[in-house]
Amino acid sequence: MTHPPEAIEALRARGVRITPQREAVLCALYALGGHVTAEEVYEAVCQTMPHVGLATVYRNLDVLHQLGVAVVTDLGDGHLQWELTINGPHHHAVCRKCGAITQLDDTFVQELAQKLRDELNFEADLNHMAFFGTCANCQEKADT
Amino acid sequence: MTHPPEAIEALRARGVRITPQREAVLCALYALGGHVTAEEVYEAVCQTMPHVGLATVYRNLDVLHQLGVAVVTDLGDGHLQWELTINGPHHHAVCRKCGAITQLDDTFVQELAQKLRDELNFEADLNHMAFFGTCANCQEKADT
DNA sequence: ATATATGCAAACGCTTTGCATTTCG
DNA sequence: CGAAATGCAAAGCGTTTGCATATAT
Repeated sequence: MTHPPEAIEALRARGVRITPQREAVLCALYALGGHVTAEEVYEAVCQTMPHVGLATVYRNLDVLHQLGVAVVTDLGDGHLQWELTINGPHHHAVCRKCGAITQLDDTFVQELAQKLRDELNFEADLNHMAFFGTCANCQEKADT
Repeated sequence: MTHPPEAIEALRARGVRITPQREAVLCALYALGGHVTAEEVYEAVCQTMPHVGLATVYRNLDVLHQLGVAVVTDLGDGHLQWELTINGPHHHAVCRKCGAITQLDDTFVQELAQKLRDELNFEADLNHMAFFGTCANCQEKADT
């Protein structure tokens, strides 16, 4: 464990207590990589800390979110998705048919963000979007 | 009542029974205009039909959705939003601070959709998106 | 006549909260 | 030591489902 020492330090500097559970949640986010559900984090943490409660996972995810260490996204499937901000702004194209998820760089939404700024003075929070549709593979199948 | 006779006919043609409750849900969507929650539809329907159950409203909204008469969008606030497709493709900018919702025409996402098509051959379903952020009003307040 | 729709209440799934206990600093 | 965090269980909330009854066609 102890993968992200710099993040730990950042938390400590902000006056947040570093408990084993909190560290485990953070490490799980690192280890799991992409966007994950609270349940997935919970299961990962339970591997080494069987006594952790799901509520603690939620509370810690929320702390990480409040401090800007993680982002939360509602992909509309009834599960919130969490991801470390260290991965940088990016987005996802989610295929409704096969479930494939393609990562998109931030350029995909920059025009949209600019247009919202220019025309409405609306500062959109587009750090972690999900776009649903049909991927190339599944379109080919449908054409057959 | 009986605002949307053509929609009624379309439903009938698809083999869906026209019950007073179903008609009331449809009329409520027309009358309320934009995107509304199931609860709002329920309250509107109850004005004239006090015995209607919330479950019936949900079931009928689902029927309208299945038949393409209505779209449903998760605006991330814990309430699904329903709207008639008759209003055409459009999107929403949702202020996280004050909750204000601004309607956006389809041009906001057309570049994004094109880019997804060009670069990934991904056919995105961007008919009713919600973008969260901070509206002009709330930015001014924050600057103070 | 009969498949479909309704009403009511109970169940569901994800997330949050209350509260006594533990633990970090 | 004192404030913050935890664990457990129970509550919340919007939405869905089971089932007996009513109804559209």
